[in-house]
Amino acid sequence: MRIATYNVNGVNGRLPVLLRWLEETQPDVACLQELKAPEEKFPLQAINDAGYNAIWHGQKSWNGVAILARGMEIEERVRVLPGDPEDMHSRYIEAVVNGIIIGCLYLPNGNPVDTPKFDYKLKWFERLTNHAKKLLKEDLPVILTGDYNVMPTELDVYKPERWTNDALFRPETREAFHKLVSQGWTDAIRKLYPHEKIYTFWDYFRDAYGRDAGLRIDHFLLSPNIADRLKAAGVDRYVRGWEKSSDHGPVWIELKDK
DNA sequence: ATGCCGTGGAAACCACGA
Repeated sequence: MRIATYNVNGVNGRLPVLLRWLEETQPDVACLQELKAPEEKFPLQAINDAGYNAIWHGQKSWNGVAILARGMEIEERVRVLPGDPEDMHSRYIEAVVNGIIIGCLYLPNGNPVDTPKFDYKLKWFERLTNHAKKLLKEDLPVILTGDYNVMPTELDVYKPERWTNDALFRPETREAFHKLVSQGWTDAIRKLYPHEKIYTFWDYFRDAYGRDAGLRIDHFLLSPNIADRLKAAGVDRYVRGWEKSSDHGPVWIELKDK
């Protein structure tokens, strides 16, 4: 079973790229972030025609998350991260697919630091951590995946010294990620490739993709009761080189059948 | 390197992203 995550940076503007990627790689489940489309502008027909069911939580202009599944039912659990009724951003959606709880998330960017945006990021991280702790008590296995907007270690940044004061790399942010993972989650890419430079994002500027000036910010966290089913993981980085690509590349894991 | 590009939405510029 292949599960993928892809920050599409605009689901409608990205539709040809998204459909080509789905067709070529055939993930069983695909979690999408940054739909940048209101609820009613989600391209459901095109996605259905590609063979996928979908649930999504859209929002005008920004954010937006979706879970797609090929030939499988998607049983929605929640579409808002618990813990703050005031938070109107569509950044989290969770469902059961094929006996696995899948949480699809788009963690706030948080820049610039020393503004409410950074506080919002850390608070959101705390809410995610609280929710994750509850999920670990479920009988079903859990996968928390998406755009975490954090480079966990220096290995995950092309030039760490340039990012020390960035919201994606600040000590508070990395500590928050570490605290979450320490509950017992497995960072799938790092489990299989502990020492390799692997990126999931390349800026549109300055030919970042051509120079491989990237970041690893899209992650898969696996609960202990599914971690031993991890067979393979990787980044479809060639997709980043396509015309009209997102600035993120799709990330995927392959699970053994039970 | 403090947004150089890209997206969406509103209004021919702005917010936001990482």
